[in-house]
Amino acid sequence: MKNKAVAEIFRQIGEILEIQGENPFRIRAYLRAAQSIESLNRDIAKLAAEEKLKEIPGIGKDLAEKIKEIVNTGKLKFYEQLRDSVPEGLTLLMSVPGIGPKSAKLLYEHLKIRNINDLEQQALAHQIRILPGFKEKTEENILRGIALIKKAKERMPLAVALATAEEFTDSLKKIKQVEQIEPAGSLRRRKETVRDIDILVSSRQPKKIMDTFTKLVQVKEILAQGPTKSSVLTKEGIQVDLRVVQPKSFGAALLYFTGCKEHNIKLRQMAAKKGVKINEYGLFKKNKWLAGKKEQDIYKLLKLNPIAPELREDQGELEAALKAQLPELLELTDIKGDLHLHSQWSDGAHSLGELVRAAKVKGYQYIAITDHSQSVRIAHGLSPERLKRQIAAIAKLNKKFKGIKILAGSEVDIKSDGSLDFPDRILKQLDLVIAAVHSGFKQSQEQLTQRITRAMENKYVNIIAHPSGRLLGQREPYALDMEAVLKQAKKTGTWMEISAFPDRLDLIDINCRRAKELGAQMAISTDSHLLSHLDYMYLGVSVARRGWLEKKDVANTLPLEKFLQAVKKKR
DNA sequence: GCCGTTTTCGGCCCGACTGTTTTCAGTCG
Repeated sequence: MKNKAVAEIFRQIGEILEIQGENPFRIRAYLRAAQSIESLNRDIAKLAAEEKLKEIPGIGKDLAEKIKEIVNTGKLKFYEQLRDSVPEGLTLLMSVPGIGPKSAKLLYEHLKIRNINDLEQQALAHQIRILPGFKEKTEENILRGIALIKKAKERMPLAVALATAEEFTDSLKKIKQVEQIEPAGSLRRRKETVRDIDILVSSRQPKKIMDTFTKLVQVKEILAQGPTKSSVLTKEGIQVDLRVVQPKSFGAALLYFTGCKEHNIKLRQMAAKKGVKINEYGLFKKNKWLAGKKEQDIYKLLKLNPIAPELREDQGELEAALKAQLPELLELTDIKGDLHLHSQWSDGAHSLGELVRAAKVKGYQYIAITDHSQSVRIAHGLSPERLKRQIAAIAKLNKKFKGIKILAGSEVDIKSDGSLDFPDRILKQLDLVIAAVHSGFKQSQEQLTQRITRAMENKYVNIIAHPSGRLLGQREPYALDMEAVLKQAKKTGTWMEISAFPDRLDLIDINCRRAKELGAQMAISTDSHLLSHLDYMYLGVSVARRGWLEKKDVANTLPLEKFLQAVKKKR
């Protein structure tokens, strides 16, 4: 929780310093620190208390002191003074595409423009073209920029981005001049939310590609169109950028457009130390092209093991690649079963038989039926009597279906005091128990942490489902001492669920990585309520990969017999 | 402001595009 707050303050400081025309490297230090803290998998307050802040990349003596001040007092004097020195909202001007720190400053100093409304009015009144270096075209661009932020979506969930990207790549693949095509950017890194969609194409005839792209039916508006780069807005308000390079540069360009930015910067620094240069066209010694067709070729020349896109966040992956210590990341095909499924018995849409057949098509060795427990009334939770009947029904199905084991399970509600919705004598009859919080989200961090860690002590509880409770773009995670929960997971042998459901993706990536460090295990499940939801498993795998997880870190990669043993181990 | 198998001071990724300019600054990724 605190991490986000600290990162936000540093980001604000960076932006204000930009407007003030400070040393660009000092600005970058703040912005880099912000990013570093945001993707940290430890609680910043704890690190501060342990005097370990300087271990965070990008944090030195000065910033460590500032973090301590924020953690201890809830505010930062330096920031407050800085904030008072510029009008409120001025940094917001920079959110308009085309307006950077220099323009923002100029607009304020000459025209007293201090927010986007002012900006729009002055542009409409043709007052901006009076400024030095500004003319009609700039005015038009400002108005377009404002219209764009009004229209364009904020970040969208990964699943939406992937579907949109696929629509575009499917259309573009039909052009015969397209040699290779690949979505890049944060989408390729499988970040949980994505701002815009970057697509890279290699072709010897870029113009042909651009013409087709900007005329696709999905396109509502063309934002920019050049010979090798174009941007459009879809009907849904999603920005899609297309870039075309020569086949010789496809790998170098893919590396560059995939990012993240800090990963690229560090990579280029490493290259510079070896006396070579990397840009989006390739790796060069003097002016001689040495590599660029494939990403791996470039990593190889820098003596780095190839790095999966999901790891490229400048979180130690380059250092690990140098030492050949990268994880062997989990693959979708490693998953042997789905452990969180709802049927018609509670709030799912399909019968048990339909679920089993669909799971068989997926090639799973086992699935768990985990309908809600009695307290979750809104989801038609099962009473002990109904659960008993369901267990019998599942036993019958196991006789009927060969080649797949159906586990009788339950998603048992963790009540507000940490007790479970079913007594042990009932849980005992189940093959697999998932426990989850479904109410009382407003409890204090202490209460919630205690509630969940207490549930984990129950020997029948195998998995904690969607541990943070967040819903992307809809509900913040509840207050939880995740470090304590993950330690409890290790101690009790309880698995942490990575919910592959698109709105959840919870446990989140950075906590997966921390869980692994602490020796805890995960389980990836879809929380399906419809048959089509079974397909979401790949999203959970993406989260796991971003969390550096390997096959051995995920319980449902085990083949049936070993998995059943693992389930019983806690009892 | 950070950081160090060249450095505790002097570096800090690299290029495209745009609009405004006659050679470049600002912005973006």
